[in-house]
Amino acid sequence: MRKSREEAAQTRKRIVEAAAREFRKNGIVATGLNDLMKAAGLTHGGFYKHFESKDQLVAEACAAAVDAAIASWGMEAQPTINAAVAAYLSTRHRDDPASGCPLAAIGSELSRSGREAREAATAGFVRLVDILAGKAGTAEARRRALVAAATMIGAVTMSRMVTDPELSAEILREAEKSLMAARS
Amino acid sequence: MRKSREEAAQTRKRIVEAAAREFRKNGIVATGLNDLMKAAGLTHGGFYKHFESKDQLVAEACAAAVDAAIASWGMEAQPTINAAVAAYLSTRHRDDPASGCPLAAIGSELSRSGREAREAATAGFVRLVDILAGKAGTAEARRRALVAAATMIGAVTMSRMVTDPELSAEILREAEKSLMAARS
DNA sequence: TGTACATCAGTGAACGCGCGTTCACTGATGTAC
DNA sequence: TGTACATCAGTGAACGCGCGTTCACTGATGTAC
Repeated sequence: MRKSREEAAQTRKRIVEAAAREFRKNGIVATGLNDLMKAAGLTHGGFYKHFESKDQLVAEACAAAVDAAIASWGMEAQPTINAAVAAYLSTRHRDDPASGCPLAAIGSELSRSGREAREAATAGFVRLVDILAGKAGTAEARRRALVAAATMIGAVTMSRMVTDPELSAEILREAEKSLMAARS
Repeated sequence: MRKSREEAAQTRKRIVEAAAREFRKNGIVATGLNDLMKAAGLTHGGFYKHFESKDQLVAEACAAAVDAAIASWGMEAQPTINAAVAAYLSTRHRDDPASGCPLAAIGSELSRSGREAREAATAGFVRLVDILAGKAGTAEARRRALVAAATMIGAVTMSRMVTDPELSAEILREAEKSLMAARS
């Protein structure tokens, strides 16, 4: 049942995209290849026709997740940086980790991942910082964007972790207020 | 080979402390009970004489990790809040996740953990915020502390994740500078 | 205080299960002439 | 353009392994009299 090259390329893409979603939703270690391939509409045996190992997929899925997340809540398409910050710190983003920022969704797991995955994650972090630094991108703007990125990632991670809904909302709200104030 | 109550209580404590370290070091899902019990100097079979499930241990270990971390780099013993912030954002903390803040080490995994673990983590987060808000603890101070905590947790998580050592150091440095400035 | 018995902390083998990975096989696709 | 053969994407069974959990057993500790 050989598939055409085009179909095979699409299948590969489908696996990476399914992985990007599943990893963000359930965590990297907790996601099995079997579930993953099922989510991509395939049986598990074919996995190694596309990837050398799970580690390789993690790296590619991480890169794809960054792209998908930036596209999904339109970080780059936002009219202003403030709008991008507000989108990141929204309850909508908090409640949908599967299509959100992988740095917030699987940040602590990524720090224990392989070299390639961490490099993809690093590139994603830098992209987020660049967006927050704005077009001008002075050294000072970049330094402030670095801190803003850390605040946003920490805030979303914590807003997902805490059991108190009010506290969760307050974390996002105060982080947003603080970053808006810092920019004006 | 029954042990005395006192010995049994010490064993239990030893398991929780080993778990707190191992979870922060390797992640929750990636840490097996077998390795865990070995780290506590026991065989795996005895685990269920002390705990009902791995989930229960995760919750207790999380609480213990918060206590241990606050004690370890002396957050509460620091002469000033600025000193506590500097300790948290130090490369020493970054390079020793096993005895550091669990929110930074396993934050994204905790958001997928059971109710009890998340409650312990929430309590730990609130304690960190309280420390950062200072003794006075006005509503405004607490709100600023909330954002500071998010920044610190995000910064340490990212500083561990990125592959570029310079960027890693810069994240910590800029976060510290930013928080110091905000407090003066 | 001494004796008899119940308790239970810790051991190590075993349970079923899902993990990441490998492999023989199928049959449509791609290639060579 | 048609035919013959090599390629290889995807299937499904199987590999060894470690997971969380259970259990029969041991023997020192705790309790009752």
